Amino acid sequence: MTAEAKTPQRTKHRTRDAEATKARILKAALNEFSRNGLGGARVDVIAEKADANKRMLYHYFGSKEELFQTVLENAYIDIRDAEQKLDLDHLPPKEALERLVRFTWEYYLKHPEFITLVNSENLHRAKHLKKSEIVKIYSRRFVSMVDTILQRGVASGEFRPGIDPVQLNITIAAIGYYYLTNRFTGSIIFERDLMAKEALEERLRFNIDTILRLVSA
Amino acid sequence: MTAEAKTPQRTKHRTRDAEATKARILKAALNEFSRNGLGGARVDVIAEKADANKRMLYHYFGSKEELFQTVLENAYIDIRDAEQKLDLDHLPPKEALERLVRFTWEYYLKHPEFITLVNSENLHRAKHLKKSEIVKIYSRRFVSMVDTILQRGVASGEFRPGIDPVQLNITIAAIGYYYLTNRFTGSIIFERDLMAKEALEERLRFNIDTILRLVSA
Amino acid sequence: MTAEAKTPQRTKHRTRDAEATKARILKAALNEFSRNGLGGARVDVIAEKADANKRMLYHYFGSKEELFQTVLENAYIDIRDAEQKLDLDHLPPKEALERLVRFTWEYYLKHPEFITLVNSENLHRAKHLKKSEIVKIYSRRFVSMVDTILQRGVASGEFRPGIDPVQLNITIAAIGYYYLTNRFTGSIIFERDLMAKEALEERLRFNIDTILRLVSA
Amino acid sequence: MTAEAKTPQRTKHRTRDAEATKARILKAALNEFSRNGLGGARVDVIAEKADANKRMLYHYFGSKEELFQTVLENAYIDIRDAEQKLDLDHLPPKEALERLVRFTWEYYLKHPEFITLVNSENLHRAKHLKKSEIVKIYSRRFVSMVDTILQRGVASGEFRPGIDPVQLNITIAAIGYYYLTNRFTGSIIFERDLMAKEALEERLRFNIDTILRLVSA
DNA sequence: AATGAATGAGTGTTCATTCAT
DNA sequence: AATGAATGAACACTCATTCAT
Repeated sequence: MTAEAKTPQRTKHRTRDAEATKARILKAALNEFSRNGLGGARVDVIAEKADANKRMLYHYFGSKEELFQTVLENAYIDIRDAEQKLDLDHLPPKEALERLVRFTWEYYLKHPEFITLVNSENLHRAKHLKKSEIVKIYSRRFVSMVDTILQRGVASGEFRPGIDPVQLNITIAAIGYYYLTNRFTGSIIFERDLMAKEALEERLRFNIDTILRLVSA
Repeated sequence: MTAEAKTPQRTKHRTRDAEATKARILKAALNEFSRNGLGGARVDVIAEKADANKRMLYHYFGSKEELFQTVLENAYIDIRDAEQKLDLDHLPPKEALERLVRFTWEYYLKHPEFITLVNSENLHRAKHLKKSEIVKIYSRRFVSMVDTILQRGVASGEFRPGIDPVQLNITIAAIGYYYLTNRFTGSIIFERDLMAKEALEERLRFNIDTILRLVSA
Repeated sequence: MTAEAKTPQRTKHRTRDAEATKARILKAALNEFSRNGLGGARVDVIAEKADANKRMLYHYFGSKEELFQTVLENAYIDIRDAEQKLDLDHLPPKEALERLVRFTWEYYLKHPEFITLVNSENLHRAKHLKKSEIVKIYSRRFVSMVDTILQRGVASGEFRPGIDPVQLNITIAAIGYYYLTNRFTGSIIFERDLMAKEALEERLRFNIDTILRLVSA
Repeated sequence: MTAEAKTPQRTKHRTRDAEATKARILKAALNEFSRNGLGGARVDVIAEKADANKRMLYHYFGSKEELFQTVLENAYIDIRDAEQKLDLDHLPPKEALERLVRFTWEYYLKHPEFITLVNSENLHRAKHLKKSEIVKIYSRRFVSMVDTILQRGVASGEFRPGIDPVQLNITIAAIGYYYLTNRFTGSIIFERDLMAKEALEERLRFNIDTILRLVSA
């Protein structure tokens, strides 16, 4: 971050603005993509929200799709980073698992953009994620993290053996993700406000219970 | 303007074509909407796939959105109808529940359109489903079906009491739906082909196990 | 009107229905054309308003434009017929002229369709009227009617000589027609409700005065 | 976003093209709208005539209707501006009035678009003019101009008192406007070429005569 | 005589992207 | 680095008219 030592003052200013512009564009794009999906998002709207010129968007990101890919990558990196910070290895297995379920639920709740982004990407058969090497690396770390918890639980006798960490991972995500991504149709089908404060708390309890029953010896 | 005037069995000739055209349009629309979502679907493509004139589409369905609503409604009616036909009330509770989990999974597998349709509808905050009275009626029947199974299970001592049938319903759907809707990103993240025959069978076993552990006394 | 003497009973029925259908179509077309002009009128709307099948419209009138021509012809015949019925030849010249001004004004007021139809026809450079022989015949009678009044007025010493009956005709029409056809923009420009009862009465008085001052010796 | 930012005389380069494009679109739109009315006008044709991209039309004017409104507003401003430039206050009342009648006639002759535009707007019940504040301001100035002439004429004893300037205004417009807007049907009805040079001159003389007789003491 | 299903050419409008400065 | 004008292909939707019965 000692840019001034390397570059003349004029350049420094330009660089700082450039980074800020990129950041504003990314933020606006995340918002627009998550609201309307890749297809429904409008480049003009992103540029306007970012208070940037449309041309800049193309200058920095190449195209709408490449911008989407960057936004998607960042979203995956964000959640994986947050998961790593949970520091589950220092907790007893049961607590670690409960904490992960809770974290997953709360992350989805705080970041509904993540869910819409992933849905959009699956509508497009993951063509953008396929190109992202970094996401794969982060993902491996995540799976091994859950695997470690499982192994510790089996060793302590709390968890039953033979549980596939991938299946468990998927199920932990599923029971939160599905509830939230389908909150609109769900609220109609089940004739209750799935997003009411108490409903959310009840769901979290139900999910923790589901996972613990699933793994317990 | 009555329904019988539109589909009388006698006056085959005049109406047969109309009904056939409507059916072709609906089929093509289901295909196109599920492939590309509401926003990404193209009216021209639907008409072409249906081997019908675009004008007919508007004649019968009013607009792209109304067509989507009809398609969506039909999709919900189809799954609810199929569920009713399972005749779970004559099975022992455990078997009934297992059968429901299996059915849900297999229905999603056979009807990936249903999943994409629901995702699309949630992206639009369920604005179309809100207008559909019939779907609400069908949904109530479905929830009470699961509730009956739970009650029978509690009575027989196999299931523990106090399980919310809505939460259970959501979880049964979630663990299948999430796996399949995110099969593209999932296959990358977890570096395995989630759609391989064996993977699918394994997931079904895992899901049945999850649900039975969740409800068992 | 002794159709039954000429045609067998079965035919009579058909004829009566046919005439009724034609009449309903013409009425509906007059309404729709005068509301929206030739270009803005919708064939579907005409058929619906007439409670007739669209095909009938084409069967009887050939095309939208030919239908418009018929409607227009009828409109001209109607006003010319009404003018002839005024029987102005038996009134003193001044009274005859006043009565004509009054009649013209009131006819336009009662038949706003006539005005819109004529405007529409002029937008199309009178291409439909050109084809109508009958309108020309009726028009001649009308001009000579006004000419007779003028001549009688000159003979009696009330009117000054040398007034062109065509110019007078045009002016009589103009001062009523313009006021009414431009009633919407006029009400804005002059910031008063030109269609209020009193405004209409005032305008009629003003117009009669204008014409009498114009011709008086 | 300020007006001076859009048309600065210095920064010619960037804005000149934009302003020129806007001007070309407006000119083409005036032409197309006056030829075919609002409904009959084609956006494609306007863009083509303007040698501009259709997208620009929407960029600058929002929609076909908003473009129409701008064209209409400009037309009203143009005629009101021209009227103000007549400088009638420095002429004797009679001459001022004659000059106004002559001007009105000649303006309509030179600007047949104005007439068609106004007709189109009245077909749409003045919905666009209603929104235009500027036109109302200009109109007030116009009415008071005629009022001043009348008052001066009454004061000099040339004109009779009690003439409503609005009625006079309407009549001055009417006797020219009607003749010209209905020149196509009129030429058929009266079986004479209303647009022949001599016919036009005769009509102007007739109109001046009509107005002077109307106001003279 | 009457019907309603069907059509192709168009209608206003919007889009992601590029050009000139 | 940044801008705003410009584009062409596509978009949902509509029209007057004809076909099959």
